[in-house]
Amino acid sequence: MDPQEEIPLALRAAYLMLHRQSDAAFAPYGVTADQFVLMARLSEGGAMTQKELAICMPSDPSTVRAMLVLLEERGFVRRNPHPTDGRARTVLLTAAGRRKFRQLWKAGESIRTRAVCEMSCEDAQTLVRLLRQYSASLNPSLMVAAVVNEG
Amino acid sequence: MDPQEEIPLALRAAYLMLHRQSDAAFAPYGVTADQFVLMARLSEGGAMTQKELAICMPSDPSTVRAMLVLLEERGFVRRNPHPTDGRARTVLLTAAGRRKFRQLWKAGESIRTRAVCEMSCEDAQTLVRLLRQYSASLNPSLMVAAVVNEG
DNA sequence: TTAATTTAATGCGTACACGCACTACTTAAT
DNA sequence: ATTAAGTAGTGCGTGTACGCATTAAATTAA
Repeated sequence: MDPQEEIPLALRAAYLMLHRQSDAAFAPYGVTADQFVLMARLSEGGAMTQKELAICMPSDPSTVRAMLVLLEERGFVRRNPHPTDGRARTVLLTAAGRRKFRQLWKAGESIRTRAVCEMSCEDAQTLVRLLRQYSASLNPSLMVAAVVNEG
Repeated sequence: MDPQEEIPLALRAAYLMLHRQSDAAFAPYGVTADQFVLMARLSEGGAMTQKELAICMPSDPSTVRAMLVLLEERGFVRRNPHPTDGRARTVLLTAAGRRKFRQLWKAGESIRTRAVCEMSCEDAQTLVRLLRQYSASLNPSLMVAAVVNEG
């Protein structure tokens, strides 16, 4: 049977497994796996607008907003008015948010090493490359080129 | 930087992209990507209990139940009492469900071929293999063996 | 400058994903 | 046979994922 047909289900199974395990690992700290992703992006990228955050997560802007509301209530994140763009708001981690993220990074270590000890560095590189290639091939914003090539 | 550290984010991005595109492809037929997965499992596996369905999706039993309630209301699925086990219910596709699934399979073709034309058969095989390896390494039910080996 | 278009964020509705507590039933132990 | 332990399904609560419509501000066109 076609190996390509199996990609979607294998991808789904792997992601859901990762998500479950991550949620379990972060739960004692009162944070979800996706909140961890958001904080990781803010941690490395510094202050950015909600739109930019949504793009680099990647997630829907309305989803990001819902997450930010929860994180802001708990004091991990702050949303300030954008200095030049009146529509936008700049998001950043508070001191408490940075502190929490350091905790989470250590809590997530077990998952990363657990998955890693079974997989060589080479295989990991290949996996990341193929995942990115797969994402890119599904991205409709890249379809323009394909259509143009056909015409 | 560690290629292994990038796996989770690459996996997340790829899955969400697949999920968005699939939802968009199936939306004209009034069905979600996950409902498609459920119906695909029933289509190839025949009648099974909700528990078995949850395992082979894979999803949480309570999630599967919620999906089944919606699909049953629309007449795509039926839940009968299990012949021997009074706790369980056997789930199967109705004739309308099988008809709908054939439509969906064709509708999903564009996504499968779009992703496939950018990736060789070999790469696809490798991707599936690595995804399964990654899932397995995260699976806590396999950790028992690891712990025993250490002891 | 005014008008049309685009864009960032919000609010609402639906479906998924899961954990947890509970019920009803089955299986195992004594 | 009775009790104990385990299992399938249900119901509830929270968070995520998204689409769509709306508002307000920025950008572009006229």
